[in-house]
Amino acid sequence: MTKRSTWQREAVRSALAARAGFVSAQDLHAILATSEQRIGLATVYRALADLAENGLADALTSAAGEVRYRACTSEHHHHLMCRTCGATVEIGADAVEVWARTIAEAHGFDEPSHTVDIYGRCPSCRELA
Amino acid sequence: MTKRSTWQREAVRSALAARAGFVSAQDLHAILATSEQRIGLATVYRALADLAENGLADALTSAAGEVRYRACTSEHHHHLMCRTCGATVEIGADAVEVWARTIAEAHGFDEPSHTVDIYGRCPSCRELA
DNA sequence: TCCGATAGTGACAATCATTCTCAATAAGGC
DNA sequence: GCCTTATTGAGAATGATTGTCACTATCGGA
Repeated sequence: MTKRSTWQREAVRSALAARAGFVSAQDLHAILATSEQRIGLATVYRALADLAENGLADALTSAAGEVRYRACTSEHHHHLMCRTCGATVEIGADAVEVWARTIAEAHGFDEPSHTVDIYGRCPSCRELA
Repeated sequence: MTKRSTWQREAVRSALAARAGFVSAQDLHAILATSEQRIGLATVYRALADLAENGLADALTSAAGEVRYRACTSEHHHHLMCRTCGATVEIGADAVEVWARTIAEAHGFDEPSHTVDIYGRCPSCRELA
């Protein structure tokens, strides 16, 4: 019943934390395979789903249709992400939180939640262009 | 080279416009099949991708991993959507547009774009609960 | 420290939305 | 009406993700 801790989960957690941007499960599996960690693909998926469920990772679906993850704080926040390299900055947005709640209420909607993400080209990628 | 107009594309366009919320390609295909329109699944996908490309439809990925579409105006806008039934309201958000641009610039990011969506439970679904 | 119940793992099969293939069809200019 | 070629459709192919199930390893208790 209790959750057990294994080196596999720890490996996924730290490999994820070592990256600045979003990574797919497949990517992480490949990365871990390279670094002599023999770990099953299914296990990587399970570990990531677990982290996301516990608020330790953010998940988003890329344009290519794959889900990508990123280590994050468990507080509510949003992202400013580079379209080119995937580098991500966490941003707070109190004003937007209030705005979203207001809009929802104005239309009679209950239990509002929201997604707010900003995309752009980061300073490094601008130089390379 | 020129784009030809076929009844299939028109059927997809109007079937999409007839719905208030987001629909998946599979759903639309099923709907069209019911209404005596014999149309290929691949064609539905192609027509939807086409509409989305021309700004006549919005696309978003559901939690289940399927892409869903909705007819929309080609102006920039955001969505307030019911988590339960999928009913959607288009909303403008000038204040947020400015905010997003400001945040991006503050971090040295270029060419900012953004996604802003609000989810909740619409009045009708609240009654049924 | 040893043990047993059982959560966790991994290899591979299964699923499912979406895309590709390619021969057959039909739109539109002439 | 004719010809070129964009478009269609049926089914195969793809590819990410999830399910299956026998095997393994964690951890609380003896």
